[in-house]
Amino acid sequence: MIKQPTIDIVDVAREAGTSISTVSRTFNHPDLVKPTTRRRVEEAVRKLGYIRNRAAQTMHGRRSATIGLVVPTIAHTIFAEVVQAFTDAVSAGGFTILAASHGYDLNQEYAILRKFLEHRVDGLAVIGLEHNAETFALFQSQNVPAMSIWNYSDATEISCVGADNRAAGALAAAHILQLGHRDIATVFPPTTGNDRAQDRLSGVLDTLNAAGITPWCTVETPYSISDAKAAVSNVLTQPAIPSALICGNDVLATGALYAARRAGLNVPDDVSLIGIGDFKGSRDMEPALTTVRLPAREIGTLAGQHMVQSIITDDTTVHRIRCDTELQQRDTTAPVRGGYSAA
Amino acid sequence: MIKQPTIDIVDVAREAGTSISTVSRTFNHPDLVKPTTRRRVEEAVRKLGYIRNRAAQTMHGRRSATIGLVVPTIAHTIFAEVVQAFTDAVSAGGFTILAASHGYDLNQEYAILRKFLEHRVDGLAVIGLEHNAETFALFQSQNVPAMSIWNYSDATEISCVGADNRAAGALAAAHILQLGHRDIATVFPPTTGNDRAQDRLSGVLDTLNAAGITPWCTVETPYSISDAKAAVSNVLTQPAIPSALICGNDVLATGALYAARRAGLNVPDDVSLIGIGDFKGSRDMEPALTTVRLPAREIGTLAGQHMVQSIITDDTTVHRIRCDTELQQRDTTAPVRGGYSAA
DNA sequence: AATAGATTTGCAAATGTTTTCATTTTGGCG
DNA sequence: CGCCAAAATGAAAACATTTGCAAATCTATT
Repeated sequence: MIKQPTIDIVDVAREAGTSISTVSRTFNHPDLVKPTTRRRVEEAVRKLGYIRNRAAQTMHGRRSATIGLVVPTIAHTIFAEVVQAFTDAVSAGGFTILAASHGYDLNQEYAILRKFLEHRVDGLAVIGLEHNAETFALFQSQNVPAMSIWNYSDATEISCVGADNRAAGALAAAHILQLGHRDIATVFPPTTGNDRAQDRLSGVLDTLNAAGITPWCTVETPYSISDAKAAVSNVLTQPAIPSALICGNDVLATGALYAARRAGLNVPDDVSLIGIGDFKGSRDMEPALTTVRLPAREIGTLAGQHMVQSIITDDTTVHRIRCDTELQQRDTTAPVRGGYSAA
Repeated sequence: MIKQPTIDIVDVAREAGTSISTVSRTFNHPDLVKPTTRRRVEEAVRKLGYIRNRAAQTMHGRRSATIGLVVPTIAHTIFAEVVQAFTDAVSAGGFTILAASHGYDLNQEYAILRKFLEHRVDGLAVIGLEHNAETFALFQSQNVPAMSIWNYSDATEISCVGADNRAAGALAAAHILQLGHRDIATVFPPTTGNDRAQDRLSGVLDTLNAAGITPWCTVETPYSISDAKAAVSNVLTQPAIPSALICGNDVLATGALYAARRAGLNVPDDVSLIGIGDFKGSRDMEPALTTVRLPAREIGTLAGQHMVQSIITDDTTVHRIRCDTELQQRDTTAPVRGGYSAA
């Protein structure tokens, strides 16, 4: 094959000895064209290596078969999983995703969404519920289904598919309380522009408060194993330490686990540890991490399917799908030493 | 704002009291239009909430500002990192990526690339060097820069940016040999349709062979912590075990580490362990994982920059960029017990 | 005030499709 | 063989832009 000025439908029509209408029909309504002509067209397509031009189709009012997806970052396991599941689900429906990440900068997110709209995507998906006012205005002003993935709330402006992070935080805290712990530290990422973390934290704090407990201390650390390890090390090398650590997610919990090991502490005997997320691999850690499961794959898949559905039925009403969180009790939590279990 | 039949350039022109040519020029050659008119147009755009239609622009021969990227899977840390870096690099150049994954099915990959081409992407990027004949034919027949990411080879049909996986494997094996190990097992994923793994493995095997050594055994396991843990457990619970494990990547090495711990073995005293990849977190494990670093971020960034460059200079010549691999000696390898070190 | 030259602007063609509607072809049946 | 309905095809308009070219409008100079 030789590089050529791109082949268009006119070339195909000429080669097949027919009109462009017939060629177009061969693609879009094959049953309307006579089998023999159809074969002639297909032959010409093959011979010329013709590839249809979606841009032209889109311009004509057809769908672009494209969905825009913005995430804070792709490089974190948990988003990678959601993205993967979402992608798989929408591509099963014939859609392709336009992907971008905003690095937790909500203005950047808005800019990306606008760019997606220039490409005339058929749908828009974002992570979480916290967005710029401009972003929400954009969603309202466009005829395109918009959806928030990952968080559930019953009061969202746009459709959402996700887990209730507040409930997840509450679940984690309840578990720790139930094991008799009272000296409890929280390990969380900064919560600004990150409503997931914020919801989880307030779920934890509310539950603790309800039991009349204020945290031993609150560790704030960037979202990375090494940062968490360093931050938690500071706490665990003090003369007095908490008996349990509630971590904002499994990555932080992993860092905390390493910090404990480094400090010569046994988990869970010396200190209990719970994460949130149940990332791939958390189950396989040594010791296996107790955590609150957020069903990333399920959320991504459901979101994708729902998005496709909204697009093909042209349905822009708001739907909210809540996915269940669930305590995965494994080997990093134990009853407090010398304490009691409420159970 | 109320949902409306989409606003187009004609509406803007009417609102601004000018012709559509002038509106178009305001976007594309702002210096050619009188400042006062320009302001009038911009005002109209704002008021109407007009969003340009890339599809129409693309149809007109403009670039789509879109790059297609296919990866085997997004859900693995290492690809997630490459994707992230690549995305960042191209979006700095104003491009957006169309992303999809093929789940290690090369026919699927071909289908996706075709779909991307229908969208008239300005560039095409794939992972690895192993692709269908049809895929290569497609690359040749299109006027679009194509690039392979992740692997380096000096004999590629298309441009590539990546690391020399064979060299990485050799580096790992050499390190293990140098520590005096002779009873060496390999732990690798299936190599069919996965030239990365294949290259690494043959780098390992060649180096071992050159030293007159055949592997103690070769473990083949799917690419996941739990599978690797299970597979390696089988080996380490035998009466006689190898003194070192060379793992195809860090995920497998992590699984192997857990298996060792589960088997009551101390790493590195009882068994040495080396990975390939240096994934995020490998440095922070306990014990810190010795591994061969493949610079994922660097590769992704370089690839993205190079892609943008090729597109805007309309340069379709083949370029090959090799990124260095490097041994990261940490705490999971040690001289063989009762053995000698060549060093 | 007239005019050359420069700056702005608008017209209309072109881009690659889909689709409506009208026209032509085909096939069945008396 | 001729007719009619059904099936297949083609012409042309429409989609939302960009751009070459020509026309119109300014600016400055004499």
